Amino acid sequence: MESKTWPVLRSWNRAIFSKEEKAVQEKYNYHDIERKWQARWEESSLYRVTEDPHKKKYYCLEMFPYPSGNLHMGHVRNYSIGDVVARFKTMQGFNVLHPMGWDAFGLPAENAAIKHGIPPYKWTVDNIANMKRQLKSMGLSYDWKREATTSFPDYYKWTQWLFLQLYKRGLAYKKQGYVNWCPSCATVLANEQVVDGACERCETPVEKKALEQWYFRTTAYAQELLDSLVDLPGWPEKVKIMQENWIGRSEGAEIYFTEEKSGEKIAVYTTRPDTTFGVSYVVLAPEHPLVEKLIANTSYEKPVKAFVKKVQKMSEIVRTSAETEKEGMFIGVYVINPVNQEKVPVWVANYVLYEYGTGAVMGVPAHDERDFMFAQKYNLPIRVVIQPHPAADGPANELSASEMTEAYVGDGKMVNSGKYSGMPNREGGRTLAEDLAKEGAGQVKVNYRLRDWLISRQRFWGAPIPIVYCEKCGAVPVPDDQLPVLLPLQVEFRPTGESPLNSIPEFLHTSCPQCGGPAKRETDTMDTFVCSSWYFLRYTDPKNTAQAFAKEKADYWMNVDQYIGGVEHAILHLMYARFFTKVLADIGLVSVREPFQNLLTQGMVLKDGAKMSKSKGNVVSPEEIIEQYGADTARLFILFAAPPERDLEWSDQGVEGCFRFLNRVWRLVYHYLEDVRQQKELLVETEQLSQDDKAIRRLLHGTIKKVSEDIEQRFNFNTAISAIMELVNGLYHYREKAGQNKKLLRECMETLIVLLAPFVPHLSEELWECLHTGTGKGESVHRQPWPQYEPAALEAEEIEIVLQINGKVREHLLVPAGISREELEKRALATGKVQGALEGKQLVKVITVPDKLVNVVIK
RNA sequence: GCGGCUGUGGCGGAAUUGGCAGACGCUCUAGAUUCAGGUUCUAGUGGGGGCAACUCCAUGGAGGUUCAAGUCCUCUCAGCCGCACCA
Repeated sequence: MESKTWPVLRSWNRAIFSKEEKAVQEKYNYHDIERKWQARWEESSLYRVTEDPHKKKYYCLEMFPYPSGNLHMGHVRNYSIGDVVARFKTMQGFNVLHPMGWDAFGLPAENAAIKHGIPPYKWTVDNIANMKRQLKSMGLSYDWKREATTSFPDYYKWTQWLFLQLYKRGLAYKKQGYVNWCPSCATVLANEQVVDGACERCETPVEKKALEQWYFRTTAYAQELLDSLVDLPGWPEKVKIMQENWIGRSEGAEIYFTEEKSGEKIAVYTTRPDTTFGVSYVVLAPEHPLVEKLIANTSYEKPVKAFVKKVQKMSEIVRTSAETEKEGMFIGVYVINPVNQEKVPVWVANYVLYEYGTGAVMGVPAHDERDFMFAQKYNLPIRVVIQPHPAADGPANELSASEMTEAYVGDGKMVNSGKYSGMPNREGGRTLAEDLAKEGAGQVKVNYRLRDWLISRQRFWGAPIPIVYCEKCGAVPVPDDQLPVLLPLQVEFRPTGESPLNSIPEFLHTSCPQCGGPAKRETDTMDTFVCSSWYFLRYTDPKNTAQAFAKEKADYWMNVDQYIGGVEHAILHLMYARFFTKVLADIGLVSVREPFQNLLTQGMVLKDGAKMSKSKGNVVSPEEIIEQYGADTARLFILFAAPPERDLEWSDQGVEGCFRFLNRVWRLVYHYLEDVRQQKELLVETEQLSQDDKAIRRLLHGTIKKVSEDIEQRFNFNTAISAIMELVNGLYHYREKAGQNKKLLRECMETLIVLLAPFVPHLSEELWECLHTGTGKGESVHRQPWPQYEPAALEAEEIEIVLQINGKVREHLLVPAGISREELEKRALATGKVQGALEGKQLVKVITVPDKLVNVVIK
């Protein structure tokens, strides 16, 4: 740690701080104190930061909020945690970037416009103003000069510019596809935004629609997004597992089955090429284009079409549920299995997904649960091609198709599989896939569950996609010098389900940037997750009008050393931001390939065991709490009540307790104020200390050690705070002792206040000022170096040893520190307790742990 | 169904490396201060037994390893979260 050498500031505006002896109020008046310091910090630009090549940087970031208009307790928790980290790192001597901004595009602004006739931009800026006021009342150490707002043209200009960078590299493209449509939001949704077949925002069941939409090619980065998770040891395992599942990599093979009459090839994807000899049918997804083609002008055309229609009518929830009955229909054609030239029927069935793999699968009833059920229902043949390895002892449990009641999906020996028979299935499957590839009848294939990211939204309040459609030239990107494509400010909102941009001729009609002819603008806007995929980069250079951000600045600050936010973003935002960072790295705009080095996912704030919500009526308003107890109390409670990752149960009485503690601190410092003011120096030598003095100093330095470690290594603010409470309790007791050392008192008071500074910035700043009038050390407590503990001060002369007999605590021994194992054992055995217990018994063993415990085993 | 997390006093939680279970806070009880209430200060506050010294029981449950287990192993129960016809 470099705190000791860290130079005290240069630019502090000393005039702001009074040099006069300050009259201190006896009572802790949080209201005046908080207002006073918030104003002074702002006047003196205490929290401004700039790049400084001579200092080690630290980028502390909390997920920026959607400006709903009011801060809730989840925000308070998120930002309190981040503020402790930022302040602590600053005191440790790091150059700390701690910014804040607004994820300001999105549906609620449009809903407000429809409902109340307020223009979205107005609604948004008003909400921002209110939330900013609330944030400022919390006393957070943000550099507000770096504020970024995604819905402002100076920001979304660069969102559009980044879109075009992706477009130029083929990473943004338009395609026709079956997409998720939320009828209530009247827009399409990304896969990630569909939860249990419903819209994640409004819970309306999602419909499938065939539409032409814009996509980002996230699949091009699927493998890297998966691989580089191992480069993130500072991320919670849980989040990494969720991302891993979402990417859903699987290894297998594509195998081509040829239709006997037309020669049409059906590609199926399987992870089990070892079971290819067991295929008894092939199934196509209802949406598969070959279905229509193969049944054209046959007697099967009518019934199959009716079946397909019926399946497509099912809601997404019902259709993708594992419980839904598997249904299918033979479509009248046969294909040839390339491994054995067998003729197998082609079916269409509701359980095959068109979006995954090739949209077609081979049915192997003996070795796949779904295929087994399907085969039983429709009387399709079952053929065993894998025999389980016989158990070590018991009888051979040979499978036979007629006796099977469920599929065997385990490993084993290949049988009935031509030249592969006898091989272990894993190895045989690999060989078989390679052989098929050589013959042109298949290929080894890796598949991902991850799809490309659908980014177009049929909404108004988002960044317009900067594309123009020309009758002659087709889709043409808007040239950089014509950015941003501005959203019109005056818009009429009617709940028509169509983007209002379509009904604004001035927006819609434009000229082609290429040929100058008449052209129409793209009226879809971008998913708001696009805006939040790069905001952490904008913070490094927020005022840049020539670039999204200067590379040198991004390179100085990136990556984010500590990112803090809710676990609900484990997949969406965090995956998209990772994708963007990798793309930007490949373009050469940044040097890092991962945006967030360490991630902390905080738990929810609960009341009466449930998440706070209006419908449950258990919402506690941060504004009211701050009004009633002050921001310092609110922050302290929320940090003290639980460690950050866990859910936190709100308790009004717990808040009272924290308020009481701060009053206790206030009274303690007030009590000693005169003594401390008389004594301008800190303790240097320790020889003349009394036993009481030594004890309190040991407590003090033990607290420094504990608080430092709890913040730095574990983010366990709750135990850090409890250690400070113990110190305060100790100091109260010390007050009763006679003849206190005044230098020591100053050391205790100063250290106590500095330790409290990251948690309760206003109170500690006020007390620091009270303590330092006239000492020349009166600059902000938040510019003080973090204290170091003295190992020597921790050493006690006597140590309490636990004496156990047969593993049970029987006595405590007071012994000189550092005595030898032998001496300790000797003393333990000499005690009356042990001697008594030994009477008539035998000493079996003595376990001695120096400085800790002795366990005497007696029989 | 698969994967993950969490189970400790009346409550929130602590015990970081296998070494005194319950730190700290809330609640509650008593004493001091006070006309009184509140505030504040002091002491106590897991359960059972005992006048007491003391002692037994106790970390969702059942086993096990160990001188020693909240912590390690096996099985099991409950709650929460994520994924789920992904071939």
